Amino acid sequence: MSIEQIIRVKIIEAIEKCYQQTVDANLVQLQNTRKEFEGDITLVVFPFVRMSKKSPEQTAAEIGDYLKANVEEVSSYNVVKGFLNIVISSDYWISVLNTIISTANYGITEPTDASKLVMVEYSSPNTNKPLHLGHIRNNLLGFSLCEILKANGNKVVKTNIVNDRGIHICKSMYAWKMWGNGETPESTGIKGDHLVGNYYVKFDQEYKKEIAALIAQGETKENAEQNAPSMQGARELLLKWEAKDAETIALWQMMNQWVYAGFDVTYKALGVDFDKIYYESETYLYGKNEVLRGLAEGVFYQKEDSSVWADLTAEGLDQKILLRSDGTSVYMTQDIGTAKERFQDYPIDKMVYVVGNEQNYHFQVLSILLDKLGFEFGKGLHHFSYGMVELPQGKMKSREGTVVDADDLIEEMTEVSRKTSEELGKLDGYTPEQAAETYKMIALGALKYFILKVDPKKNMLFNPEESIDFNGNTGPFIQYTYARIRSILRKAADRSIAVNPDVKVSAEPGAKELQLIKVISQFPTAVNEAGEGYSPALIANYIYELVKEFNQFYHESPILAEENEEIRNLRLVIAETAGKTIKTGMKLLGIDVPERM
RNA sequence: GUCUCGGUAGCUCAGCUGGAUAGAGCAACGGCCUUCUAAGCCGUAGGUCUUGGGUUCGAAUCCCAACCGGGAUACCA
Repeated sequence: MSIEQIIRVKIIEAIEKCYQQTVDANLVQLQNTRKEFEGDITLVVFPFVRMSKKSPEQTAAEIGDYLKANVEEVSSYNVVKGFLNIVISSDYWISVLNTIISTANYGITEPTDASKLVMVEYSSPNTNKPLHLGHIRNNLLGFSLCEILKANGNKVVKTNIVNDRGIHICKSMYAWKMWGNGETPESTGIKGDHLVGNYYVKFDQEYKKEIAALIAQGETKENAEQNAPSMQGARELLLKWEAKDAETIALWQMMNQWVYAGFDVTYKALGVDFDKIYYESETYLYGKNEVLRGLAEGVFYQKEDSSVWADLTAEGLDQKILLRSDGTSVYMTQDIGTAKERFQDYPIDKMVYVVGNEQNYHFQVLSILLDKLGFEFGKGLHHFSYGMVELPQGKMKSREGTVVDADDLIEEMTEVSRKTSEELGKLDGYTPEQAAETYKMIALGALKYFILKVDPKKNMLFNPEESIDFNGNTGPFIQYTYARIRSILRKAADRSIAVNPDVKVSAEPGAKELQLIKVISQFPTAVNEAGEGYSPALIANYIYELVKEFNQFYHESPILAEENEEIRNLRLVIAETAGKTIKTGMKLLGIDVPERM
């Protein structure tokens, strides 16, 4: 039981004893005491003055007296207006510190066989172009969310649905056949996903030229778009693909393999991975059966043109198409099939989709449709919806060339990281390989933290020129603090100053030490809240608060030069605990921390 | 039109189950490297929390309305 829980229970008890009133636990508003006042936990007493029929100050004093007399951990209290500031004894904080330092995996709950199984879908790329900044936000949020869910004691299956079929990939295939001259990633040295992406762009360019030419010949815009040779070629490939034409399938497989190889490199650089990958080419037909079953059971209805629809007006929504008039599947149909497939493959307790907020409506409808089809899991789907990444000039548009490519971005940031590190000359003792690894760690730390620290549901602005900084509230700042803590501990070891976790800390901590211990002790709460709120940003904000606190401490309080052995030991233990917390927290964000930088 | 999400310092963002004087970073200005790493620390300046009502001891936070912006909205994914 945390100290806050103990206090809460005792306050309820106090009010029962003093005023003979029963209070609901959520009326007890506890908060961390503001720094300018003395105390650790503050109770807002206004809700209780009605019960005491006394002034706020008097009520606070009475509750305070009761707590001091009946709660071992409460050493004193003070009252400011209607706020009861409760002082927790330093013995208690020391015991917390001793517990943390001697617990192997504090705050982290390891999953067991009885744990809930959460499946998280994230990434979900198309195979016609490389990953860009929008995918980066998705991947980072998805991966971090999985880590947080695991830390909260869930079993997690990370999954990715690859949109590997459809007209988009046929466009790239057509362009490669027409203008590719047999180019491969090997022959050109171009990363596979970029090569395929180049042909997608090539297609668009040629297509536009053809349309312009046709319009110049007097065709209408609509006709031109329909009849342009390249579009016809792409459609023909799609038909051949669906007819399982051997040559087309072979080309499709070859080009998709290029893309997968390219994606793997990017995923690896980002440090994300998956336990199970679904391919739309393998699942896209399943949903159709479900829709037809729903039609047969009268859940859905059919129009004269033989398209199939769901009527969602009872739910306050519109009509939703599920099968086109030609009988082919739409996006929704596929997602129904994929969901069913997944729940057959795994004993899923909770399904989470990490998908952008432009699809909020889609997932609202998906949930209802699955429920209508009789799947119990339908209502429990969770759409982890996140906002878009915008550039200073507005939305990213691939056709206008305003996308920020994931690989380019990582490379540029690594370069900036290298330059900065070299100027500062802090890795001089490292081998080139060790140094390169650290540059990359710092670059990725900057990128990941920058994206993860903002509230997922909000749109965010990304300015490639200015946004990514290495100073201030950034990943590198946190990494830097960690590296310094490690440095302190190394030097302590060199000087044979023992940091023995088994030796219990006994010194009387000062205000600064207490402040740090308090922040550190709140780590499990932060992990828990981040899991409930599905928000890596909560973790990021917590770590930043801790790191900032530690830096101030570090500047004011000598550790190695401290004469008093007990205080030195206390501070070393605090440093070690802070480092441990930072590293564990950063792991939840998927960010590595270097031993030195 | 309807639904939905947002609007907090010049910029990027915290804070939102109602609580004390609204916080950080960047940018600007001024200090601090013979001490454990200056990717740091300290200080100055910067706010009608879009606007107007309401709820109450108390509102950036909850409710209503307006304005501005993003997104979705029957055969793209």
